[in-house]
Amino acid sequence: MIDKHKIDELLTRGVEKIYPDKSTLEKVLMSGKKLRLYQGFDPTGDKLHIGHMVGLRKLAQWQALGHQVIFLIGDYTAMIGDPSGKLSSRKVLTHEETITNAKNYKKQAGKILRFEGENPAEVLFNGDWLGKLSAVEFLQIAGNLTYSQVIERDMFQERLKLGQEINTSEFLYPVMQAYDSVAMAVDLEVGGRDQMFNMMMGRKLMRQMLKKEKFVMTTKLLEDKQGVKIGKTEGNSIALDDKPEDLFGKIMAFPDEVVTVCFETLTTIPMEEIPKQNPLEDKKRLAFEIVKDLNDANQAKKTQEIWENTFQKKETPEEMIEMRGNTLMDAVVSSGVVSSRADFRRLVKEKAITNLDSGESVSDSNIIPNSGTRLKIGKRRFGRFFNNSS
RNA sequence: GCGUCGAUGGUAGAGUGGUCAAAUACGACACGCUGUAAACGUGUUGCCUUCGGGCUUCGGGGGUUCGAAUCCCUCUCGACGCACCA
Repeated sequence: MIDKHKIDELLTRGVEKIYPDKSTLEKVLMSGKKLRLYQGFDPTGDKLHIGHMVGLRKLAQWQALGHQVIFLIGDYTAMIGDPSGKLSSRKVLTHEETITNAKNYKKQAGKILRFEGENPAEVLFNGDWLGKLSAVEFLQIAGNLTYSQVIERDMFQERLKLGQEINTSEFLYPVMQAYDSVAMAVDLEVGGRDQMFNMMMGRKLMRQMLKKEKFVMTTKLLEDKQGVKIGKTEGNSIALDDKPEDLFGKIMAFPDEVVTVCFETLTTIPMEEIPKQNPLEDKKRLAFEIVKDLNDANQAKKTQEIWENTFQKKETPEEMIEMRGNTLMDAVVSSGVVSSRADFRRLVKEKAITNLDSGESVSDSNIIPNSGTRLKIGKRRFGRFFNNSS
């Protein structure tokens, strides 16, 4: 049974562009043909973040329509490092490191993508074929692409202009990624807009080696008005296995203008039901949906309540971590709430630490509060002090 | 192999004997304004401190000097040029 509406959503929702073009792909899908498709994830870190979720959602949509989805782990490509969007080379990882990083990928991805039951998604590692290539074989593959095809890439051009280096490994990276498509003989590849170049190389390589046309679907990136990726800045990245409260809070800190695109790319709410009324309420709904999908509805409801009580009604949360020590400074630092004693002194000076029981800010770094005193440190950290000596 | 240049804080990137815990920008943190928003403004941003100061940092090691991120030697890594290439 072919559902025109669903196919239309598949081809437009959260989609930036389709190569060679949308109507060709549409025709294929309308014919009822089931495609074999994939998205690659390079395990350069051990967590999947919210940017990855965009691709996972798209893969899940394909899966729901009965297509064969491959969750590809780039254990080999991650060792080299994709030069996309980077003006400097990335540090090289060992294979053990990438495998370790990838250990929990399936579990994290499993929150969105289904790996069991009917038509389960398949997990593959590109080391399985890249690791078996001999140097000669690799060069033969690379020979299907030309220097000018690779060097035309914007980012390479930019680096050349700035007189910066391009490692040969980085230069050849697109070849490795392109070969993934060939090795799996897929019909289509999904990836973020920033992966467009690499995916197009795969398309070219496939045409050369397999005489086959691969479709490429690029998804929207989560970025703010300045083009800065959301939820990926240092120390602020949003991982799929973040604690619900953290997840909720981080989403609430998003700028308003990305809420709509987040609904589109990260949730399953039907397009026509995406709320656009009250920015605050809309954002809460967004946070709820994401927490619900990554955990469960009860958890999401509870998390939202905690958030509303703590940050909107300014109530003191019921649960807070224990901080034990002889002085407040000891306790706060040894519990890891604050990174150093100097940092603690700074926070005191900035009146950032409040004794919730007296309602006053802490003004003396060496204070020893009563055991059991509840404290607020900064705007989102809470803790309860317990005196070790008493 | 020879030679030249380079390696600086979470990142980018100044600094070329004291005035350097190291400009500036970004990031991060805090406060203000708010809707825990965002934007904006202000401040903070190595560690320890009895708040006087002390200690450790500019690729590693050694040296010169009263004093080194800065000069010299050496090692490691990288870039560039030259040479070699049966």
